[in-house]
Amino acid sequence: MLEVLSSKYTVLKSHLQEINKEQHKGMSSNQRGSVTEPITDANKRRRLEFPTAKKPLQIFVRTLPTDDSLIVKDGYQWRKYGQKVTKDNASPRAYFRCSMAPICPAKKKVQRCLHDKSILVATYDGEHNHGALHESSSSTPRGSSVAKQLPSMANDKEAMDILALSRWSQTDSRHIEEVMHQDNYGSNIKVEEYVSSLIKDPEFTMSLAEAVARSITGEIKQQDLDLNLNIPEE
DNA sequence: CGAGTTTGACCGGCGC
DNA sequence: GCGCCGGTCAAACTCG
Repeated sequence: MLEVLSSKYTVLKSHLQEINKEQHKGMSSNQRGSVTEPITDANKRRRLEFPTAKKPLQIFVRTLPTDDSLIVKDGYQWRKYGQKVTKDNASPRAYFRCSMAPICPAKKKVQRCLHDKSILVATYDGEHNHGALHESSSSTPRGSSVAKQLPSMANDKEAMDILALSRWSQTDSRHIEEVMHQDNYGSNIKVEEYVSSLIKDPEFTMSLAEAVARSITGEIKQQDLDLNLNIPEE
């Protein structure tokens, strides 16, 4: 797995360098990832007891086609408190609260992607007010205790694939849906554009590296990432 | 019996 | 004011 990861990283890195060279030659359009949302929007929420200053974090997770659960393994333990079918998406949206701390304000919504039902879109609201992530916990099904969970995502037979991990805005999530919905002809160009924009985002790079590292060892800390990962800035 | 899920009811913001 | 809609509540239920 390490070898595969390493080789893919090398390919991606070289591809990134090529793209950066081309882009440095001339254009500064499409500043993706710089979309600013009014903070007041989040603070308006009636029952929001703890203000959330940052825009929501969105994670896209690929699941097995046969897997119809709305479980996103992200290292935290979540308790489901509601489910709704929304107007814009026939798939039900599940609402989760963090259950690792008694008054943790963190919440998340999980819903299947409109265009690809094998992809789960998890939207996070609020920040955890407790430090340690639990390596193996998740939005666990009923009756499953933490001790029953597998020691790391790498061993998880549900074989979920983190597609991307970044602080995407609503605009970005719509964009990726548009990209996914393209037919094969010409879609590669759009995908490359989008990948290049993601790679240029340092938050995305760090988040992705962290997620991959955690999936392998479950033990790598942020400081280790800062020290060991040499992320190209050009 | 406790912890977690399900699901219909309820609440409040928002647009018309 | 009214209706729609997303988010939340809470009683009933399930499971270990």
